[in-house]
Amino acid sequence: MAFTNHNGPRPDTAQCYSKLNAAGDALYVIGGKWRLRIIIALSDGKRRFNEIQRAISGISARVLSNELKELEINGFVTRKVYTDFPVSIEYELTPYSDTLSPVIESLIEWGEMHRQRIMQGEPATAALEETL
Amino acid sequence: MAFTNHNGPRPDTAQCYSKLNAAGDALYVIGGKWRLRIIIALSDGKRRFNEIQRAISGISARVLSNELKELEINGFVTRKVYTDFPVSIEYELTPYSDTLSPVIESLIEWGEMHRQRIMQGEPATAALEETL
DNA sequence: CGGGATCCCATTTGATACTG
DNA sequence: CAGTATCAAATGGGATCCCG
Repeated sequence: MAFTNHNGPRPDTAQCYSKLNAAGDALYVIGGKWRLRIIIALSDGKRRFNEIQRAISGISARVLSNELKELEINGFVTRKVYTDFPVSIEYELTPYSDTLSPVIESLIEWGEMHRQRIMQGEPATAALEETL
Repeated sequence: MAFTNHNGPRPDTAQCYSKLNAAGDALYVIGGKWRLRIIIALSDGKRRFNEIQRAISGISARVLSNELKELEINGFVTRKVYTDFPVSIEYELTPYSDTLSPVIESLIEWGEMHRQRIMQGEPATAALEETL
């Protein structure tokens, strides 16, 4: 009964807090510049370290290495070592990563829309300079 | 005709790249720890600076100030000064922010699901310690 | 209340070189 | 190829003080 609306800030405040927490939890594990992009890069199948690095422009080997470890710890990615000759190592998404599909798809869709908007000169954003 | 699949890495590589770029564009403007959370905090109406700060646990005044400016520049938020006495300042989402709904909702939903999973002890994640 | 300015530390990152 | 080691540089972010 913590939140009765006797006249406090707003009745929906509690709901908003729970949303903020949920978003915080999500961002904790998949936030940051690279995480989602790595998952996207792996989304059409196994890939090797250098393949991933080439796919994601701007990421360094060190950062990629660290992020892959984190993603593995959190159950999004598995690392497999194939001992056939020559030895190769491949990263692959786990089924748990699939639960991110709605997030990733909506993000990509929004990104495409946003790019269109920027290219039509809507706001004064120097944003996409580098990408263009 | 850049990508004919004469035998390259994979035929869907080009598509994957465009997804990665779209995601990159999106993350460029709404990435980071705070952006989306601020938008969520404003999603049920105008709010004042200190209200927002209280809603988002862990954010400092300086960071909030900077993020709000960025969000304003990029067209997600408007800052309104009410000159009635006493003067008050309120932040409000623009209609453009509404286009983020699918992203935000899927993120929140995933976050809730993820939390459940963590609390059942699935992976060895020390992740949510602080939130709990 | 709504911030801006400053200081200062900690973490992140980039670049480069190196290794099994 | 798949990373690791190391150092320098950039960035982030807290603390504090201040102002209108």
